[in-house]
Amino acid sequence: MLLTMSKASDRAYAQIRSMILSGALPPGEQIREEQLAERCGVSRTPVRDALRRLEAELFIRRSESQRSFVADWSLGDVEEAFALRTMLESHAARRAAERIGWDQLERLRLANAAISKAIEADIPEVPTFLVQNRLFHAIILQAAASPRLSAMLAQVVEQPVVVRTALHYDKQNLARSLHEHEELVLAFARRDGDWAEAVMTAHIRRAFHAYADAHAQQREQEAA
Amino acid sequence: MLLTMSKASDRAYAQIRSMILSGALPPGEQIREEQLAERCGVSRTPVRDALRRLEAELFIRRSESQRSFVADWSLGDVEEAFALRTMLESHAARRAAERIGWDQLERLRLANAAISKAIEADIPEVPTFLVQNRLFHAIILQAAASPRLSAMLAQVVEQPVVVRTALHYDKQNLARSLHEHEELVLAFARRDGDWAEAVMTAHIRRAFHAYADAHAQQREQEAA
DNA sequence: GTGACCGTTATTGTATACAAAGAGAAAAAG
DNA sequence: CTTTTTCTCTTTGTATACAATAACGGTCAC
Repeated sequence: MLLTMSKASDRAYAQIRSMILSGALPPGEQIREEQLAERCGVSRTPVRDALRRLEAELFIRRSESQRSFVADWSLGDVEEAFALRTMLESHAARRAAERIGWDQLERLRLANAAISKAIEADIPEVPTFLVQNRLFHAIILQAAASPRLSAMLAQVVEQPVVVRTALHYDKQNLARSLHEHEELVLAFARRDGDWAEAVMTAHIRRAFHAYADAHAQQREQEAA
Repeated sequence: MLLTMSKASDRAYAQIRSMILSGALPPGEQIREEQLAERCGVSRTPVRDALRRLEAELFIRRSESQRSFVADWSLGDVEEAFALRTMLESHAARRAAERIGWDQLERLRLANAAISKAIEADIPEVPTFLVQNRLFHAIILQAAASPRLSAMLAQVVEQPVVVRTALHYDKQNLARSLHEHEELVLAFARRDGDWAEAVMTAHIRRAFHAYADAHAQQREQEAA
């Protein structure tokens, strides 16, 4: 990640992305290039550039007549994304097990220690959990040493709907997630690709069902 | 696929892409926006748009200083791409087996019949083979009904180096490819996801080794 | 009142001019 | 002769003006 953000298109990209993640631009909302250009303090040219990237990452969809809208993911869409993520991330875990170095293993352990501390507080520190969780998966991806795999996974994680749901994880889910992370580290230390792949598959599938449960619960509340 | 190609950026995209595939823009060549704008008969704006797309599809890479070059894939890069393609396309085959309809099955059989005819000519009609082969895989992808999976696979197939190698397939490889296609149709007809996935994995892996052999052979000839 | 047609307006697509940033060449210092 | 520095020129980034196109709303015929 660049620290400078020198280019206007980069700034526009970051700003629009965070507007979508935060909900300032809600799902389904039409996007007007000129309006965003104003809000970002740049001209339409870099905004268009940013929109192309966000479209490739599925944050934005375009109608047949080229108008842009904030993506509105159905449950089916999320399920499809999780299926792909399961496949890709399990593959990454296998590759990582075959390639990981001692320094990377140590960094995984550190991330897990931070997660453990965040969970065991009286009020779990969910933002810390999210940051360290992201770091944990990023290290694995790095160890997998496949730039294309990384690029693909980026398309399939961190959609707004998923991020918002993670905020409502209960303590049990947080603890299970940590346990799976620790088992992954064991598998990596033994360089057991089969083991790592299987644990990662279970890890992502559990996360999916946690999402689906939260989603269903939310639906019930809306109905009441 | 749009027939009109109404927009200038679409025309630019198609033209530049075919220049790369045909070798008119060779690997490693630096790309100048203005020069391409001239050759495509449009301004730089749509060319830049097209370059962004081609960059996302890994036809083009950008240096740290934002200059664009035609991607030059190493053997390792190609191997990585084949590994991802194996995983993605096998997954697609499983999903297709669970969802495919009779009309799609029939279209698969038609494609195979065309391939069979193309192969059995005294001089195999390789272009016909390539067209029908692409169609066969496209139908499977359609049956898999996962737009994101389709988008990801697009990033990983049809790189210039692979396409050029396919032109040198020998008769034995062509025949084996057809045989695997026919076995896939059998698996689909029985709706056997495991079978379809396994055959597809074998299909792609064989293709990879055919590529690797051709590559090694070419290296030998260059050395001599 | 309903539906089709047409003009207005909002929005995106393209061209062009200019600004900024880098690479390469030429010149100067060691 | 090598290395460093500066300058120029190529190339990309951004702003703006204008063209094209699609959505919206109103009018007219029935």
